[in-house]
Amino acid sequence: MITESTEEYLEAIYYLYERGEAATTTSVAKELKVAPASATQMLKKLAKRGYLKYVPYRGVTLTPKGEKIGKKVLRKHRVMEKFLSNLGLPKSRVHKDACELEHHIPDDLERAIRQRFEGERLLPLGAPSNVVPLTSLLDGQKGIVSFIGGGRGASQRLTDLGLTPRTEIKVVKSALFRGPLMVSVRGTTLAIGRGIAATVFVRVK
Amino acid sequence: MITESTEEYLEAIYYLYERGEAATTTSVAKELKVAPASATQMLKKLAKRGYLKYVPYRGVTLTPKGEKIGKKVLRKHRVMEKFLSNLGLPKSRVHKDACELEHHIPDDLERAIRQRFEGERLLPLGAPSNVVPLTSLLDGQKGIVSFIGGGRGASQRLTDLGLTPRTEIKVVKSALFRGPLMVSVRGTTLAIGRGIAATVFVRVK
DNA sequence: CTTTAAATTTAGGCATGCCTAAACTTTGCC
DNA sequence: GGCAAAGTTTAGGCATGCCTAAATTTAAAG
Repeated sequence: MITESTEEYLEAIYYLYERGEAATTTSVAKELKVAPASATQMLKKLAKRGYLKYVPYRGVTLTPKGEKIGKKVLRKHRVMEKFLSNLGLPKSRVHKDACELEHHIPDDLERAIRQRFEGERLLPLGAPSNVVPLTSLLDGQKGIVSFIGGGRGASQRLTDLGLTPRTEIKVVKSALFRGPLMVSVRGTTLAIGRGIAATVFVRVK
Repeated sequence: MITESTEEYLEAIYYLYERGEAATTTSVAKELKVAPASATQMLKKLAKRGYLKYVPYRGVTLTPKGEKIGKKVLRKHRVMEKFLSNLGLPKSRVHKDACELEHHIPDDLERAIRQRFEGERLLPLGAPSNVVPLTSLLDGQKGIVSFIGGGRGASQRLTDLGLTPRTEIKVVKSALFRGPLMVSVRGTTLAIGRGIAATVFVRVK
């Protein structure tokens, strides 16, 4: 059985990897708020179990087996963050609570939640269910701009960028819940802040 | 900090208590699928921390402090079971998954889930989101009757009791998923069966 | 009573994963 | 190259909570 701690380490390492940072003993320890000595110990154990390659004094690299887990846990974390904020829980606790829940949500529950809650909050009552906020799209997914939910200022800016109804838009890279989205519209690639992107509703599928 | 194990023990003891069974070392151990020796050790520890009274060879009794926790965890368990089956997860896993989740769901998330999912099936599409089934209210919470979702028979009975739209209603005591609710309407206190109460929709907040 | 079976507790161990302090590598600068 | 600072590992400990085996207490039957 995979322990919570194991998941925590693999997630942290994957997260560093995703951001292009080196996974050294110290960086992992810092990420997990743990003493470096503890990380060394744990990394050695994880290496012995085939989750990563560990070179003393040099840091670690995930094996496919370890990466798969790290990725999954990180995804659960993000889904739970979204779920929690959709339900209106205090922003200040969303991240911390998700950190805990990510280890206790079975795969299919995560899936069910994702389907059910993504973007639901901002979706005006009565909108067809295949209309979702831009922020809900996964990397590479395409959609047709349906409408802009934000106020006048946001609308104006988006129109300037060419994001008008019936335009096809494709998400190039989305960090899921943090940082701006890279999208491609009419052949150009743009970066859009998450706050604004959440007000853009697109029709998918 | 309260450990997961502590919660597990208090919940099990409260569960035995709820069913009128004696909380002996063995019965607790059996409930938790743990060796009796392990239970002895743990019960002694919990007693030292003020969660229960432990009399060697005689079993345990929860203190108010311990009972409060046991009750809460058991309630979370039940809410999670409901949540999981509402989302369509396999029946065979609902109980086991809830056993784990119950320890990781913060109080307000539990409440949010309860409001959102209780009786959801019965909520007509398009109803404003602050309209919930009477069964979703917590003890002491008030609401305004919005409409009756049940058939003619139920409607008639409720009207007879004075539960008509725009009436203010207050839940005096609700056992959450079992047994009737005590409600107070127009100054009188009534008991309503859960089946019927689920058809009464009230506006809250 | 007394004897025996069942329940319970004590004793000694184990796995996890964290910590601090001390030893050891690596790196970067002169 | 040599040396100090930074990074890393080793060593020795601790808390939790589980286990088995052996003692002890209680209860039930004669």
